[in-house]
Amino acid sequence: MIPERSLEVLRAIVQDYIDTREPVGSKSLLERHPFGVSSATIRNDMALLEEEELIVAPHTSSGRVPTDKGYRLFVDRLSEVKPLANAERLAIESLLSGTADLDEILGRTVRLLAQLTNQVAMVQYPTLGGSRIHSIELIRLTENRALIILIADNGRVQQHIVVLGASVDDDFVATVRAKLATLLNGHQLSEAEGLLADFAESFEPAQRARIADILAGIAEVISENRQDKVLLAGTANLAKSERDFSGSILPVLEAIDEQVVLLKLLTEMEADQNGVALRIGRENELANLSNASVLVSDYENQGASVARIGVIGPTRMDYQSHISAVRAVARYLTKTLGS
Amino acid sequence: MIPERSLEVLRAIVQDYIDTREPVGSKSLLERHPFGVSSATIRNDMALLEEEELIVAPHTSSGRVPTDKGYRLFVDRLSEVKPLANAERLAIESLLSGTADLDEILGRTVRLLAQLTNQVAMVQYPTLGGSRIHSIELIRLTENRALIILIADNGRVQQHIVVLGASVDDDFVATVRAKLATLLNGHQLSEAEGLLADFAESFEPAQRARIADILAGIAEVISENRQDKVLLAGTANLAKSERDFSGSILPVLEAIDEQVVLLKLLTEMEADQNGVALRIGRENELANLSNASVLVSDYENQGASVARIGVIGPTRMDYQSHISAVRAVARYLTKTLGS
DNA sequence: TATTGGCACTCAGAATAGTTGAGTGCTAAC
DNA sequence: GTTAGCACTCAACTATTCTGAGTGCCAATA
Repeated sequence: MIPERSLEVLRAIVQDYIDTREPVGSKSLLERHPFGVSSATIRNDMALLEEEELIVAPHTSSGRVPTDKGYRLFVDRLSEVKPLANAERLAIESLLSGTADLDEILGRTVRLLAQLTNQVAMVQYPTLGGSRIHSIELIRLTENRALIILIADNGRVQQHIVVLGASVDDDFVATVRAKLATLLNGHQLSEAEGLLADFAESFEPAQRARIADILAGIAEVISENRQDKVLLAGTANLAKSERDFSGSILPVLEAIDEQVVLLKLLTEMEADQNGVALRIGRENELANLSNASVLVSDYENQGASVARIGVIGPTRMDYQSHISAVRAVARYLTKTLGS
Repeated sequence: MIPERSLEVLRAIVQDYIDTREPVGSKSLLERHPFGVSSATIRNDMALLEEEELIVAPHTSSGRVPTDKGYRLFVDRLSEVKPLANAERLAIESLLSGTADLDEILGRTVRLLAQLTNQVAMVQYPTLGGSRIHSIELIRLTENRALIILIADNGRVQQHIVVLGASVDDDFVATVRAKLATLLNGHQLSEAEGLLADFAESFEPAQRARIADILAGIAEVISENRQDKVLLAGTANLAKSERDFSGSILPVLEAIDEQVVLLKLLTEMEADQNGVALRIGRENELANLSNASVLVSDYENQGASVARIGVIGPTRMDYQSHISAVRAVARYLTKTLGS
């Protein structure tokens, strides 16, 4: 077990390092934090912390820097979440109020978060949530391709192209469309699956293959209704903290260049009971992000589906404020979308 | 008038500098380009070019580097557009073939262009083009807000929220929706304006204010149908050519962080007869881009509307190949969208 | 047993100086 | 108009020294 004071020393090291970007030495640590012991004692504590791989010295005879493990311990056990400044709270409220469509809300939100944290911010598009089906459009594009458009009553639109095994004509499409309308319009999204259970059987056997294709498409639009879009903001902040990424932001830029990568990142991280998830440095599976920390939070869309919002920055980031910023923005976003 | 050989020297300087990233000296220039004169003569030519502000010496006693003006002259008068390598042509064809929806086509295209040029690539979403109206949905969101959804027969969807001066009920919305359907469905987008000319008059005077609001919204969706989205790819390429941006890519990252800025950039540049536009360094109005060159080309969506695609990179970029790459990709994109 | 003062040691980074070589401009001759 | 020749410049590299914030360790202390 690590003694209490050593942990205090770790906390102080993390805080000072985040503040100053300089490796923290025993003596200068005492100047900022009056521990009431001598620098030699602090040095002993530091030796212990180094033993535990919580801090590390970049070179012999330099101060110490927290390791990923050190940051992890700090976040989990040593830091209080710093409440937002009132000004920040106000900024959030004013920026997210006012009616606007989804694109605009998300765009504003992610820029806000980037500005609040001075990091790269990202937000995943939400699923349709607990809304009702306003209508489903079915459009024949070519002989064997059709477009399904799902319009929810809150104005969200989801589209999907289905490729059909066999060719169809306009009449067929119109029939299906009409049947779908009477069956689904006005119902909850969540009810759709049940309502469609024996849809195919109302058609002649010869048609059922085509119907199956279309149903598969609809199922995708409705139930999965994939959240495959990510919005980014604040990329320029990366360049500002270039020194924190051991000199090169290239790998990080490469990672965020790929929507697919970001999406995987957002969805795979495991959230704690607050809906917040954090990966520090090497904890990231992606080698490109081994110098970065990723911090995300769940947010809700009309009490139903869950999507995510978060930031990417150097491992040397201000976890205390960022965690509360991300949580606050997620909360306000949930609220905004709920209405 | 600048003598012929001096221009040849300028061309050689630009080419060498793009190749080597090193300031070009009179002697090493001769090693790569057999001018058949002595280095002293080249030096005289260089002095002339410097006089004309086409090249500049970073320090006394170093080689010369082209100025923005030098690049401009090179592009306008000294360079042939380099035809694409066959491999590149093939890459384009294979990547853009295969049916897919708009998001996917544009996503692939912009990534392709980024890869082809090793620069940051951007593409502006196209307008709906010369397609027909499949249907128009009108959805009442709250008392005084309604959503207009325009579905084109090629599967493109455009939505817009209108805020109404007065409150409306479901019946009213349904009536308007039905009238719109009989009036517009199946018609060309371009015909819509005419068809709607006396739409308001078919309603009672008391309703006309609301109708006017809705019509304004529809007009926006149909005619303007704003191209306010830009897709980016290859941001990481910026970090790779960091040295070319006099050390900092920050201003460029800041510029491309802002959709609005990019959009302005894309739309404001004036294209030549090939539909290509180029701004070199300081020619950019945006101070952030004074070390960058922006190269864009028009592309068409079903023979009608025009949007743009292009790249951003250091002024020291390979104009000859990039111009042909951007043009080729724009052409293929036009072709892909036309089908 | 935990803490401390003392001390020798380390080493990155700044400061200084010297060397090199690719480049220049200029001039007088061809 | 071109060229050979020459003195000059200066960024970038190398080598060397210096400095100070930092360390680890030990014997003495409470």
